[in-house]
Amino acid sequence: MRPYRPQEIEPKWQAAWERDGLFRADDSPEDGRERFYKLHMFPYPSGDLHMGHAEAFAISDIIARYRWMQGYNVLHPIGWDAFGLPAENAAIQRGMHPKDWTYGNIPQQERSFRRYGMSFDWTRMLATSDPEYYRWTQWLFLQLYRAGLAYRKMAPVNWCPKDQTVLANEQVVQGRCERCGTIVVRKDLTQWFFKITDYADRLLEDMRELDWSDRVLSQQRNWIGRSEGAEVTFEIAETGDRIPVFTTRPDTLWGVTFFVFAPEHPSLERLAEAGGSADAVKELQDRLQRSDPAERQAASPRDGVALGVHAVNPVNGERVPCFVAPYVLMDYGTGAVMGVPGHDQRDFEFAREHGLEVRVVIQPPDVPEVEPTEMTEAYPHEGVMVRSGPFDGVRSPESIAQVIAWLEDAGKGRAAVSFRLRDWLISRQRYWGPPIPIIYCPACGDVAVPESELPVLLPEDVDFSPHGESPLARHPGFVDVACPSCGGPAKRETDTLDTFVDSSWYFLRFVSPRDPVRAWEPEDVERWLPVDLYSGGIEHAILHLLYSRFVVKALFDLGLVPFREPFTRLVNQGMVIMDGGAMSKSRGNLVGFAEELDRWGADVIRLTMMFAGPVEDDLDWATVSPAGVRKWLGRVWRAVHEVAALKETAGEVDGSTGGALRRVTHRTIKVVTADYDRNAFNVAISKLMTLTNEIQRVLEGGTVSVPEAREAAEALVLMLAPMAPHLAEELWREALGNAETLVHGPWPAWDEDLAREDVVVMVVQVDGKVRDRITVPADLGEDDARTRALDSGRVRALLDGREVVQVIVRPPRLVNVVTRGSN
RNA sequence: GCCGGGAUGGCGGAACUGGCAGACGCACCGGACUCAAAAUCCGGCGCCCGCAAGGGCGUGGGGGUUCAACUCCCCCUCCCGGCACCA
Repeated sequence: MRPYRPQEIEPKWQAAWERDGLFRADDSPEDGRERFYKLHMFPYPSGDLHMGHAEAFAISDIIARYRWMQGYNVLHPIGWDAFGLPAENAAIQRGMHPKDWTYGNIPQQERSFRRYGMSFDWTRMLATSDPEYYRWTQWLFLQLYRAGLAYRKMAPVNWCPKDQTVLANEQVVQGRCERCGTIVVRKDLTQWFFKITDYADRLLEDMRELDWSDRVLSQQRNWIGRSEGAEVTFEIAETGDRIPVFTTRPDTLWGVTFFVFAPEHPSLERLAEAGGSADAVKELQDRLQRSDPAERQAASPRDGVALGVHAVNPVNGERVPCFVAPYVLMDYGTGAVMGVPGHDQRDFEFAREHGLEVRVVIQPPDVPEVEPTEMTEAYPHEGVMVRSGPFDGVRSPESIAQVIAWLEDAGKGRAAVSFRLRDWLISRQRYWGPPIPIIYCPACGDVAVPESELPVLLPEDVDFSPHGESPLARHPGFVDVACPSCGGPAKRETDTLDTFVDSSWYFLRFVSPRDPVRAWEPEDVERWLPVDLYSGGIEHAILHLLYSRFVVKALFDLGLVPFREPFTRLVNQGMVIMDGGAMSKSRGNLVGFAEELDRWGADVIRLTMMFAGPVEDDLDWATVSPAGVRKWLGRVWRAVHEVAALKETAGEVDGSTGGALRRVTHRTIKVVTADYDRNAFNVAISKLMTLTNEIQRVLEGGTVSVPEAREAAEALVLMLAPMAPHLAEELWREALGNAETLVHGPWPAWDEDLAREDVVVMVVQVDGKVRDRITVPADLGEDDARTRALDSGRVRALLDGREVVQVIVRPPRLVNVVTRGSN
């Protein structure tokens, strides 16, 4: 028997599959197979694959291959998230042009994927930096622009001083740039936005139909941050300004003792003027201007300045003093809040700091009346409304709805919903991205580039080193253009689009990647989408996944796609770590994918990754054992060859195993199929190991039923195929002698009767403790079960001197004899 | 603080819908083969008592429901992830 040598068989089958085009998705409408769209988040072409890719893409490939074997017409495409800062920065570091860097890396990474046995439809490969792709990214922008979903405004935005560009809120993590970790600063700039906030409610609502993990769903829910409450308008007594506030606790309106504005509030200047506090307010604003958001919060938490004007509480006509304080944020709610120190901790602290009255209007249940001067903290919970005019005695939470109804009747306020989600900032002051297809004409204003003139090509001869303004602005040949509308001299927009715009629609382009006249074929989109199973890293829980959901909803509203959600089912693989922490050059624990691949081969790496644990858990490479997997595959190799050899010598067909192996085989097919369906590959592998053990045991037993052994070996090979495709194909074709590839199946079927066990071990308990085990037929009746359990010698001994109260019989697995002791 | 998830042998992890806890593997221990080692094969392996047969305990902690709880309910601890002066 030949030894198992992955290095020999893997390239052989990779070449054969490629030659026969086995992984090409079939677009033809006549193809009667059910379709399956398996997509993995496309990678950034960094030059090579690492161990994280090895796990993630193993998952994707296993699922795709499993569906092929089940007879599906599978779309499993690959492309490159090629535009964006990482590529641009990497290129600058190496003194290269981003284009050369990117397109130099792609073939190398492609080779690694092929060596790993990936079943991609390579004919559909695309890169977001291809003009044939970003033409349609620009087209998408224009669709949203026309629909009023892309707009430009001056706003305080996040600026990364290192990357020299603005960032979306989603790209700022704890005040730092998500990419480079630099602390971001606030700047007032005119920028392009997508109006994702219009979709906040639907993004929340439609999550119900998604088969995604709670983890991702809760992250999106938190990010959108919906809260219900009321908007109530206060009038400024001295000036007549009407200032709305948002509150989730309208039931505390009678407890308002002051009113606070955010330092950036637009009405502030005028009010300060009226109140004679202009200098003090200006000083506060200047001080804040010089500090970053983190300092601002830490410095003096209950900082604030009185404005000298008063707000009138609409519910009782009381005049309360107005303040400006940094704890009120301009970008949430209305930028002003009512101060209810009795029932909001921040307001409480502010009131104590500034000597303001604390009023209790919600009485906690089951405690004596609260004395405001003795309070050490606010009471933010539910209770009974007191000192609240018409509402005295009303309990929360019902009180909130009642107060809102009352406010609406009286014209003093209305029910309102507030979101944390902000619009998506999509313009970037960097080079390596799709130019935004807008032209500024002094006569006509903002003009969309006509679709017939797309793509707006990204010029290559650009000084793209980051200067804080768009590199394209320094390229006169790019900037100066004739207005498409009036023909007069005009200027192009010089910002480029955020990388996340590129990736928010690529799953659509994969269905018609070469279509020269439209972004996608409607019929193909209808046939393939939405994506049946999407896989990728949890780091995109909000960013890419939220953006893609928004884009699809917008396209749905425009009648451009017939579905509302892009990704029906989502699986997020865990990270690959080393010795309990991240792999990194600085920790000196970097495991090279290429080296591991050379050493073990693709099949062993794939299986090792999958056997380590559930796909969504982190995987510590230091604790796994490719050697263990390699050993098992060696046993599979030998066992299958030995079974195949039986056929040649033949003659020893008998029923010596009594069909036991058949039963094991069919039971294994049944459970392993279920394991594949729920992506429980670690469990599937353990069952296949057990099947291998059973086959070996039968072989060592001397007498073997050849058809039985062969059926077991074939099933084993087929079920192993998605995970270890090269080994499986080699055994299928060369050892078992099949003429056709197993890539397109068939996935083994099981016989339900055989999958059912015929004899089982029945547990006999006395008072819930296992006292005996009896082998019984699986179709054992209730009476038989009871009789045999009570006949058991061990049980009878234990029952001596005890009264049997009850016998629970659950044939054929368990009998529990319940007793009452008399001894 | 709020939201979501979790805690099972030395380790990774199994366990359907409440019915034998610890499948499968790693590590470890013992044995076979070998001059020796590697490879391979066989056996053992939750904890405690016991020569053994056997018994007791055991799924983060405490309570509860049930004939029966890793699984369901209540309370608590700790860990992971998200949000967080969000009004």
